Amino acid sequence: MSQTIYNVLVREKEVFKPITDGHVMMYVCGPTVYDNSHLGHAKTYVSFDVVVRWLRYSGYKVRYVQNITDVGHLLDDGEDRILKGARREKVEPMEIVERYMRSYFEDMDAIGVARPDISPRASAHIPEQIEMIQELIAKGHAYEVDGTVYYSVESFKEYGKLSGRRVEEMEAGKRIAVRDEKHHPMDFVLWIKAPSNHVLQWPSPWGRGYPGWHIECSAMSNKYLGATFDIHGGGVDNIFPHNECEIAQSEGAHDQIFANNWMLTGTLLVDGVKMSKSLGNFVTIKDALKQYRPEALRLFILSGLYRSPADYSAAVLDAATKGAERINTAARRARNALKTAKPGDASNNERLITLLDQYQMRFTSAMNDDFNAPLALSALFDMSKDLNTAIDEGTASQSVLERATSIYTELGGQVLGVIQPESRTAAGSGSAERESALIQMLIDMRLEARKAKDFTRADSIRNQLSKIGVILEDGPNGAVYRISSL
RNA sequence: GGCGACGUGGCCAAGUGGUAAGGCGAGGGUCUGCAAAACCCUUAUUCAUGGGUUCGAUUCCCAUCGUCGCCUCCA
Repeated sequence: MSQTIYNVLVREKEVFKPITDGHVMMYVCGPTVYDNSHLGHAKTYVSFDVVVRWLRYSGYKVRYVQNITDVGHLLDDGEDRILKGARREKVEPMEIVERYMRSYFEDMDAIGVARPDISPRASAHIPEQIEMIQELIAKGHAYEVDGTVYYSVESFKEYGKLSGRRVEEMEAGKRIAVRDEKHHPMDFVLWIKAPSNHVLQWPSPWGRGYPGWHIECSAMSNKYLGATFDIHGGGVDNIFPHNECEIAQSEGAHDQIFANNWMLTGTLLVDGVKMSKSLGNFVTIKDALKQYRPEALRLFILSGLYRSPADYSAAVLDAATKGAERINTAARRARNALKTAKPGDASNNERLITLLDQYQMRFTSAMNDDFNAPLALSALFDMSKDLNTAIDEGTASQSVLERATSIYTELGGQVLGVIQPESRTAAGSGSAERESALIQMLIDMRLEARKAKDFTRADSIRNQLSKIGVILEDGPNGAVYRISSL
């Protein structure tokens, strides 16, 4: 079975063929670290996290590069985002960078996003950027005017191929006055001459200055992935101008295809409009985690296609919370049942194993088809239904439960990250073992009370445990417990 | 105005040229001392609207209406 990917460059699904068999070289545009990350970032990075995890699960060796933008990203008024943050918090610009870069990784760790293999910072790659700008000048793609270097969009005939725009159709300068030193209104900046009081500046062949926003991605992807690599990802909202400019820079400098596949994620909306810093309608990941568990956030993100937009609302997050509970409950039941499972009846085993095979295949073909996570999830939900029935009926044998548990762990946990690992709920350390033993003691006490028909006492134990987050569930083989969501 | 994407049940959301996955919610039931969890049944003759192609379209084409993103910083 082969992997397909929707390639924005051609606007259709293509069979994925990496440049080097078995290896995937992948670059995703990372955040500008000047403030806390919000759920819009979560949507994009969870989506690519699952792409990487699935490719690795499929046997590919993936090199995943995601930049950290810590310089050069200008606001409308020409001020650097980092500098603005520094002024706001009255600290050094690089303190802002450190603070929010750590915050970003904290958030990504918290929602189970695996770290990129390389997280290159723009400020640490100034020489590479200067070198690339020099190449562009040498090839006639860029020109300098008084210490500032511009890319000449007319020199690159394919400018606009990703976003479907034509230079001549665009009305540049409609909103922002065009600087008349540009040869063409659409020309964009590669290197910016720094005013003497500008805090972030470096020496260059054109005097002191700092790099434009787009050039970092071209320079750093080239350094770590090569002139041509397999997958370039990001949010669609950056398709123009950012991604388009990256292509112009890289292909202009190297005369070869930049990225073979472009994967762009759909925008996260709130009440129908984009969640963004500037609109102020954002929910930070830290705030979201106060209300929802990581598995619920991931399930919300993965219940739609990565390239579709999604609308954030409490109703949708609540639904995702319930869904995450359902699937985690089923996985936990399977694990618990496995502890006391018997070999079981052969013909029934065969039937159930065949079913599990089919669910695994459904999951696999869904993910192979452009990473269709919502469809893949449906296989896990359907599997849970069959498995729950088998467990209720007592027909789930040891081999069936082993197989089911490994599917939950690998596909639900390792690939999608919506099923939490056992260690979070079970004993793993000395104190956890002690806690577990104590809870078991209370469960035994309650069982005795129930046997004696002392339901007041039995319910009291259950209620008190519930208050400290331990939920009891009675079953035919006695009670099991779980730690509640919040 | 230009470019791109999209309009599927109460909400979210897959999907296919031959009559609609899944999640949440709602109603009924089974189980249970009561809960919880779980399971069963019910909940879109219908996929924005109007045309066209076709034996047949929600799925292909055209038009209309509507929504969103980008064109200016944003994942």
